[in-house]
Amino acid sequence: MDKVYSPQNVEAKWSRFWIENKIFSSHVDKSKKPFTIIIPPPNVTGSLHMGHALNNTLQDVIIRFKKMQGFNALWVPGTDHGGIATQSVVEKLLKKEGIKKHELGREKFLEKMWEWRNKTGDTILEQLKRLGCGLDWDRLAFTMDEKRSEAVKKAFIELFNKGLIYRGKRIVNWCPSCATALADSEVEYKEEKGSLWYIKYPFSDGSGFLVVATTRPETMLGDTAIAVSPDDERYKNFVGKTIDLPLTDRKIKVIKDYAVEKDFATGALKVTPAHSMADDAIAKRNNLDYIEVIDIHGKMINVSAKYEGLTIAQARKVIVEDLEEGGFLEKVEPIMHSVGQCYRCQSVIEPLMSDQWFLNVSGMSKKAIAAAQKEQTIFFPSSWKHPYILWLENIKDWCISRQIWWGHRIPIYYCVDAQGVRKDCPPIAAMEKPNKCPVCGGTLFEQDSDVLDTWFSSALWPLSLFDWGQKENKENQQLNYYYPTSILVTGYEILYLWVARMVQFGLEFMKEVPFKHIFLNGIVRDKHGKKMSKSLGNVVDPIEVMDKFGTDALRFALAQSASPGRDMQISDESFLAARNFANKIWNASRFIIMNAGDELKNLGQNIRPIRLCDKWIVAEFYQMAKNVKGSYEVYEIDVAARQLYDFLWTKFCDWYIELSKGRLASEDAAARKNVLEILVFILKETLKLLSPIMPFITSEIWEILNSHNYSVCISQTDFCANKTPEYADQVLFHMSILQDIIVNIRSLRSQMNVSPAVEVKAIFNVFDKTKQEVVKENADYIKLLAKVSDIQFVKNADRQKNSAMCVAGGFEIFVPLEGLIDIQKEKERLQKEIDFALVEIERTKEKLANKKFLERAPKTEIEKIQSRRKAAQEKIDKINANLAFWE
RNA sequence: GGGCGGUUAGCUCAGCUGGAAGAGCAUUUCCCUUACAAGGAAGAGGUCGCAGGUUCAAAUCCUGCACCGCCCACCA
Repeated sequence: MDKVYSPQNVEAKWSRFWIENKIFSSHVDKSKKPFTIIIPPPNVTGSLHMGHALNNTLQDVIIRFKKMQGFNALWVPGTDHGGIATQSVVEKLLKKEGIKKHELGREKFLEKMWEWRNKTGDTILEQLKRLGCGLDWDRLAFTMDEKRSEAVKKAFIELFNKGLIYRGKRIVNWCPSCATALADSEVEYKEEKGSLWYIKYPFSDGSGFLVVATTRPETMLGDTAIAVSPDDERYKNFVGKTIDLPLTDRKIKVIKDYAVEKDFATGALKVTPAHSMADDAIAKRNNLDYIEVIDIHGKMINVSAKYEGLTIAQARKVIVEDLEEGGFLEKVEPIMHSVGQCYRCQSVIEPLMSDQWFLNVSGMSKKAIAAAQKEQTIFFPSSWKHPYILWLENIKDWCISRQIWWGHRIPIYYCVDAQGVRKDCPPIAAMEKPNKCPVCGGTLFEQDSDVLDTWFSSALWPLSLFDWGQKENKENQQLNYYYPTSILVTGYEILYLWVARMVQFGLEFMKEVPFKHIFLNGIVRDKHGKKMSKSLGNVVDPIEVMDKFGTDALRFALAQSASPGRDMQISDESFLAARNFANKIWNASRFIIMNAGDELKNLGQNIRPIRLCDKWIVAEFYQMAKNVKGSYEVYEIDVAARQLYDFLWTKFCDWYIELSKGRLASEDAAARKNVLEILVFILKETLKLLSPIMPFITSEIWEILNSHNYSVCISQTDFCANKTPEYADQVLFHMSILQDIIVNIRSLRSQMNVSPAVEVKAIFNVFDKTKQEVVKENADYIKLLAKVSDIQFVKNADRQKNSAMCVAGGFEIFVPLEGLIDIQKEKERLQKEIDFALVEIERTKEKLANKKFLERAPKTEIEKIQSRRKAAQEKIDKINANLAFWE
């Protein structure tokens, strides 16, 4: 084995091993309980970023843990076609070649899309393999493959036939750059600098004017009312009056509506129902007209010739000039306001009227709320339940159509005449182009040109992955066995966009939630707490981290800081620490393997803990195993990671391996074998517990330990979780005495500048027989770890001028240091010890003097304080006696 | 405006079903002791954001406040 662990040499081998041997494939097996996870499908345009690395590491840890527990574990891989995002990537590429989408035409363009997706769409899958993900690759799915597409069509048709999908002209969020509608949740709001124009709107009767403030003066041409707050005294008398809308020949009325904030600007709001979500709501409440003045190309329409056809920016300029000229402009103020942007391309969103397909979600959301309230879906952490329900309560109908080409084309067919003109027959929802119109008998049809929102197919993911729609649900074995899945692991940023919709569709089509648990992981931030983004240039590439530190280090670092639902800051230091941990494990294993030699493969089966430290490490191990397993069970992977780190490094390496060296070097073959058994046993069992987080290094070591080609993650185990031995408490206590002695002697040596090479003598002044027995039996530990050559037990030790002393483990310990001791320094050191003890005395004294404490605190607590007090006092007395001796 | 988090050692964070302040990194001293210098040993470093309250006892529970952050919402 190499002195340093080199991940490069082992990682490729193991990910190949897992895939080639189909270690993580799963089949319907009714004799075993399934544990199922569906991957949040990454976009085909994507390459692995830290968020993916975190999210998939967590899923992998869970799936590996469950598999080892004996579940029929299945983690299904797949990718998402990614609608607008993907189309715009390819569009840009074609543009570089001088090819324009519209010149190509729909079919040719889609050919190019598929070409590109087949060529580069699997990059991220290869990266997931490198991350070690235990996915069942035979089930690899794509949201636009045949099965998934059929499921989408089938779902659409079912919803359409139930009357839940309808077409309507509504105000939608329009992205002028992508030239498509967006759902509300696809709009991101950003604070931006803008201007607030104050415009005078004159009353028709010439009795003056009302001033309104707007950030979008060009929309005034579409105003159909002025709204004021119902409890605004200033405007009370104006409600109902008529206004001459400037720059037009239209008249509008002053109305009242509660949405108006009377303290903002002038407290009077111009209402443009066709171009503002807020105004749309007001218009609905007040039956206002909708006048569209901006079309989907961002050009002015339905306006006087002067403005017709201008772009929004041009119109704004001209209109502001005209208002100024007409004396309608009162003033302009700078303002910070939030502006809606396209979540994909960051263009400013234009709310406007457009014909779209909508899904009525009121029924579905009610069912989803009920499911969450009945805890059919449980959130990890639970704090997300409330916002989730709140969101569902306020949900509006979902605009599911998009005016792009890449995606699932809406399976709606219109009956047309020979010239291709649509007839009045109602549209037909069907899997394929119908043969005959049931109304007019016509045979010519035209399919709706829109495609579905990407999230529509994503919402079906838990169903479509198990071939929903291919046959009757009752006959679908895959679906019946694996659905509902066990846990969904995803980032909280797509809780509404994706998770809530999967729940709604699951309840709608299966009458059952799609997953029992929802684990929401946080966002990975850089070391300054900033979100990683390309524009900030603070992106840490997980591939680079794997190259530099190893995949296990990446996984461990992420797992360790992945507190459920909480963001995390991560940097090279975390990866470095994790890499060092991997190396520590490697070297501890190397030490054990080297010492075991040829016997290795027979070791670790029958442990017989004889010595105190054996029993101690066994007790510590079982305790840790129980805790780690418990943490995995509730998805507290960060806690599990820290427990393993602490046990392996601090307990196993720093204490047990160090203590084992005595017996390993001895001539006593039986003692040697005995300690090796325990070393190998603990190592192997700890590797099992660690393998879900660090599968590569644990597999590699496991292979050497077992001298055959089996991966640790195959081994089924109960993780030794219920084996805490009876002797645990006593052993822990006795060991703590020895540790206290060793640490104190070491400290004394270090502070007296005694060279590590020099062995010293230790004289124990005995006060307690039992403790003396413990030390006697384990004197070799002290000799080994504190570099002590000789131990003596005495009563009322003769104090010596040349001895340093300490009080530890209930003893007064003298260390003769002739020629090495600096009495002055030793006095200072002892004085410091006294000072510490004095603080302790103060604290305990206060408590014990408190009558109420003595009355009300539990007995054990009082005893604890009393014994602490006693120990502190003894320490002081002993040290003082020694100091007095020196005087 | 509503909701949710955070504030603990120089940095990143644990601890929060209440009973002596923890880890990693950084830092100081000593050590290349044949598992590991990507290491070991010892040390220094914190009135746990502020103010109240509950309690014998509060980093931990409650109430305010301050600052930071996130999500949702129809402030033009």
